[in-house]
Amino acid sequence: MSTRLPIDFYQSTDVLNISKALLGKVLVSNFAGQRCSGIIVETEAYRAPDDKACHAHLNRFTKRTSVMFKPGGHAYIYLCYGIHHLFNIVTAPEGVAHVVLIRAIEPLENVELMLKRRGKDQLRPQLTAGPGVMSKALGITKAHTGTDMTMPDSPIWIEDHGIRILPEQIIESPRVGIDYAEECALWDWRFRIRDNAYTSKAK
DNA sequence: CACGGGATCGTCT
DNA sequence: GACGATCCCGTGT
Repeated sequence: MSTRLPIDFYQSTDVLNISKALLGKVLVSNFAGQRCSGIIVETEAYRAPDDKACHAHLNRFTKRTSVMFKPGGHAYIYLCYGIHHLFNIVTAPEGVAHVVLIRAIEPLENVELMLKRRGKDQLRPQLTAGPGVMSKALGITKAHTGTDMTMPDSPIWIEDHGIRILPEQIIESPRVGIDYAEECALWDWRFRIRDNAYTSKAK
């Protein structure tokens, strides 16, 4: 049994709680009838307006960040370092720019397709452990930013397969690669499933 | 295994 | 014109 997450799931203004609730959920992409998926094992929270690491810090509104202000359930995807497409889930009601970066999945369905997209021939954690490579494995690019994942025909969405992650299974630590965010860089807003081989190795 | 650095380009100043 | 919410490969141990 699997169920696409309802729109209500995404409307909470507690983005830390949603970040933890997304662990164990299943991220699915289906482009041109090619479905593949993985279990979310690592997330990070970004929260406007107070979080200096958030692109919408102080509610900065630009063409790029405008997607972050959409209602919860949209996809925010942007290009990082000119190479990597990073996939985020917009949360909270319209006008509140809270997002969850999905940093890693444990491959579930159609591993063959993900291997092909990554140019690999063996299933190893580095296939999907890390936000850039995860998007590449799923075929997600910044062209998909703004996708409403609560629409029945969207090419990207999230399902509940009944996997339950207990609080004691969640490791909370500082976020990765945001040294410029000063005191916000110390916040434990990165969430990982303990002992899962498919979380990213970033320090 | 740790590290150092290059790739590569959209976004905002 | 500067700089990333990263990744991979090469080098040395």
